[in-house]
Amino acid sequence: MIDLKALRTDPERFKDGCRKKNSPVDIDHLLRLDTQRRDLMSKAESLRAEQKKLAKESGPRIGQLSGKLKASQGDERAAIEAEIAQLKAAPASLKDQIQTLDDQINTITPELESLLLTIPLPPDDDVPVGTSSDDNVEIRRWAPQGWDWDKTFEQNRGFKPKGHIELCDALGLVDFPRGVKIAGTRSYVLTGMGMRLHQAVLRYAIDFMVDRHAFTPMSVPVLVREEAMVGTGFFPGGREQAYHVEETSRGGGQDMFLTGTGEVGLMGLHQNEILDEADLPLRYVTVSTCFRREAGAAGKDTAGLYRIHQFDKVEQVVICRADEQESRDWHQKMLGFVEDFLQSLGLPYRLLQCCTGDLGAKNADMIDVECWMPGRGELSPSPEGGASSPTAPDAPAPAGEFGETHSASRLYDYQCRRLNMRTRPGGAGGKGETVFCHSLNNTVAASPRILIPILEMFQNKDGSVSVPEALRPYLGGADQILPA
RNA sequence: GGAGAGGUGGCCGAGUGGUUGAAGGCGCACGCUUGGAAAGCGUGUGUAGGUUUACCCCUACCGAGGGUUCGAAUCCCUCCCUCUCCGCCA
Repeated sequence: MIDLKALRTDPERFKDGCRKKNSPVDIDHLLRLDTQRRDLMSKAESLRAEQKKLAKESGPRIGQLSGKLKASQGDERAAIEAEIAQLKAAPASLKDQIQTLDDQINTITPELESLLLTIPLPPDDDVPVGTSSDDNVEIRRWAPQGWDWDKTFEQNRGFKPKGHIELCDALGLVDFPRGVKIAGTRSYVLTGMGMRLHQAVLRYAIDFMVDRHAFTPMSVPVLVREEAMVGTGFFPGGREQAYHVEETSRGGGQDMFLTGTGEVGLMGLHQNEILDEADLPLRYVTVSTCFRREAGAAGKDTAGLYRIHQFDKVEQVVICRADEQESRDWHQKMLGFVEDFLQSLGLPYRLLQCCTGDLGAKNADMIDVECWMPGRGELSPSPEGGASSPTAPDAPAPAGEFGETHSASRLYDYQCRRLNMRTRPGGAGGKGETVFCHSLNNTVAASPRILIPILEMFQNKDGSVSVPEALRPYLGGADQILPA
């Protein structure tokens, strides 16, 4: 959520942000509502002040008169009753006026608040302006020794790559048909070494963050209240993307939602808390199952492990002081952790600076990491083959393509404001105004998607797959995956 | 699923109709004290909105929403949440 005061002071900044993010939110309407509301409120407030004053003045007098009333009769009694009635009448008339104003305020407020939740955080000035992921800009790329970006996989390695689906099939790592039988489209069953590899990557990722970078490991809920979804900024915008567990319709108190990322649980931890500045930055890492409806992605990446409804993800989150430079520093650090991680696995990748149109409402800046996936992309004829024939050696091979595996977001106070997560200068009991913290998040490893580049990059000519060295300790020392 | 208890400030905890925005304590800040520290003493210390150069002032907020009343933390209604016991259960 953005700061309404800041919006009032500098609406152009936010309008510009909306333009850059292609967000159609009507800021002028919001400002009109805000002006109206404040106007009504100040009227209601001064009436209320008047009412309070009258009540204080006439209250004791009413009490006095009521006492007298009992002991009186005749004309005296009538006079007292009249005075009481008069004393009561003045505040009572104010009450009606206040009620009318309150009704108007109560009509405007919910509209204003829900509108406010949809205003995007303006992107930082150094984020390139663009309309879609096509306008994202590559920052840098890395590949292990022996990998030449100018050559195809086949030229680099001397044989045509198989796609991960074929590898999974041949090595008995994933059972797609049975996954679909159980849970429908975009479902899968990890089997045998497939499951072990999946667990190995996740565990390695957690250990990497905890042991090398002093992150605190957490296990957090993945079934959460709506409040947590709104607070972390996934709702209302991403409502269609989340699975909704209807509990109210069967007698429960609240509906629940399955989270699409561990970020929700991690960021929800300190909702409505005032954190001690000395404890910052908080560094949390979790592994959690993530659920995504993939609404709107029908027909896209339908096969394989790339786009699926359920997966597991190791996520890192940092909550730091409200300082832009500190946020920026952490953003770079969190990217650095991921680069080290991928390099330790030997996976070629590139960093993409996302353009304004690709940031989403929450982010001031977002940098994606994409791993090279040799099995993705258009089929292209073998370079040597010339006119290709359907026979195996000349059959077209996939050209390879980058696939998104990580996304590092810098949100400043957008999320913490929604979550009401603050610090107070001088500690929890100290003095001074509270300020909203800053938050950042980044993937460490999302599996099974990360298995795609691992399997495809580490495949051998004989159809086996080598295990990256970093993962071997988690697989009982195994260095190869052979056909089952 | 059955029964009960409870939701008050950064935290604990009083408070059942009228200067109660809220006693008391803890914490924190400042001052005194001290060679220094602790203890002790004193003073201050909620959040949000509005107004203001600033000081001040006004309003709202005691889980949420509604109601009664001249006046509600306090009475009434609805809802939400948390806890305890029993039952069931990985």
